[in-house]
Amino acid sequence: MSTVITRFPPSPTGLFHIGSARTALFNYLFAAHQKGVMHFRFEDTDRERIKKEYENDILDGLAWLGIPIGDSEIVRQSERGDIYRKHIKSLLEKGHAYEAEEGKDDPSQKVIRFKNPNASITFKDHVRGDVTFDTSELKDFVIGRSIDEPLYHLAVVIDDHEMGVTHVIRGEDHISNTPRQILILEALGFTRPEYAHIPLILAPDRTKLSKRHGATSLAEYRAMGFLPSAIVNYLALLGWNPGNDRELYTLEELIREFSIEKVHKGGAIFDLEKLKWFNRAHMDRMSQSTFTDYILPELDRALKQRGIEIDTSIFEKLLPIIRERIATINDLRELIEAGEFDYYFKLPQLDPRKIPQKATSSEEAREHLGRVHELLATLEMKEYADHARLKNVIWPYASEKGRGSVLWPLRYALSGKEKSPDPFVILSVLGKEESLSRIKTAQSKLSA
RNA sequence: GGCCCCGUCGUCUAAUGGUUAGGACGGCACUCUUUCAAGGUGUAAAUACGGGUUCGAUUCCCGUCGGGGUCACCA
Repeated sequence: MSTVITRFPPSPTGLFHIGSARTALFNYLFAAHQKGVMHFRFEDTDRERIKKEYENDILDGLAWLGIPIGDSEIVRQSERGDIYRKHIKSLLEKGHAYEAEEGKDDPSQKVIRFKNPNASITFKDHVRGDVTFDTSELKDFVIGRSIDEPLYHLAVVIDDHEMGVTHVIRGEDHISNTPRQILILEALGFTRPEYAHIPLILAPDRTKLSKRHGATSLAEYRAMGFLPSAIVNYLALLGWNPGNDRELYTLEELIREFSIEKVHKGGAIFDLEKLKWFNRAHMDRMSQSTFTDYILPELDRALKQRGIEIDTSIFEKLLPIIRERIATINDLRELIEAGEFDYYFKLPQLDPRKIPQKATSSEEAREHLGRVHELLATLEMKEYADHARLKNVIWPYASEKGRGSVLWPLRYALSGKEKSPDPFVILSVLGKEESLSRIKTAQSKLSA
């Protein structure tokens, strides 16, 4: 059994599209599952539209996702003119192609047309079964702007052959390209690869995902703070399913499980909410240090913007709080920008009217704060590290007096917020001195 | 419009002749709880329609309808 060779041949005419990323992923999963390889090349025969920055964006995106493309020099169609010329000549000589009318853009050149045998082509598709086309509708299609300038279909066929590609896995939008490529390949005497056309990723309106639907490029999702592992996981499950209820996979696990026969036929709508859920799930599985690396740059940047310098001791205490409140880095940024973290670093603004819990009086609140202060003062500084310990000290009193009436003023005194994590966590982050001071401040506001 | 492909909850999907049609996201409710978040429990929600075949169809066949892709000297 020969080794499986798939390929991912993007055209650098735009940013790395999320759908393109999934095609790359499927090609990689399919090949890796069978210990084969996925080859890479740039299809850059359209000189008008290609850009170096797009090449870099695609390469960066692939590396970021963890999809390897090998170490060898990158193949570019633009650098393979000799190879194509040789084959075009042979096609011409054998009568499979001919020079036709003058080029639209370059009247000094004659375009090359393929002599269509008008055959009925049936090919086996791993996703769809047998697909049949009557190629006579294709007429004698153009395969080169000139002898020196091959067009897409010709170049693809030649490159796939030279790279030894055994399986062509690509988007469903290529399904109607397949018969004409088969025609060319048969004229050239090449063996036919196997095909698999995977369903498209759709926008909520069920049409092809495009700019007007929001983010389409991988780079945008990366900028939103999604994890590569979450994107890989989500993309793999869009249009493919292992046949059971499991949803969380690493790339390695996907390689083990992947099977092209289980790829679906219908297009799948891209759901940002579910992607967020995957991101959170992958985030939850991160080690403390990985998570730190994940959030630190953004945390630091967003906090600095508010004039806050973060120190490591506070940062470590904040980690669990952050972890349970965000699904992506975007969430973290929004939280910080909304001022939800300010009170860990600077004194909150207190509105005296908000200190007592609704339906309790200022006097009660002041009394509770006083008692809580006494209780907390009995603890050693280092005991503040353990918020369970803090809870144990206050809980009996709070339970006796009514938890809300005791805990709300405490939490508000510490945070100045109507919504926040629980007071024990905040106490723990702030430490003994700062906590007691804030409680005193709140108390004094009430006695006025 | 021609050609090609597709059609299970709102969304991603499981179940290929026999299930109370399962799971996940989202929604809702409850719970935990001082608030928020997270968590736990529960709940609503689907086989596009019409014909066949069959003792029995989500599943097989035909038609209808619906959706998508593609029809370049782009890829």
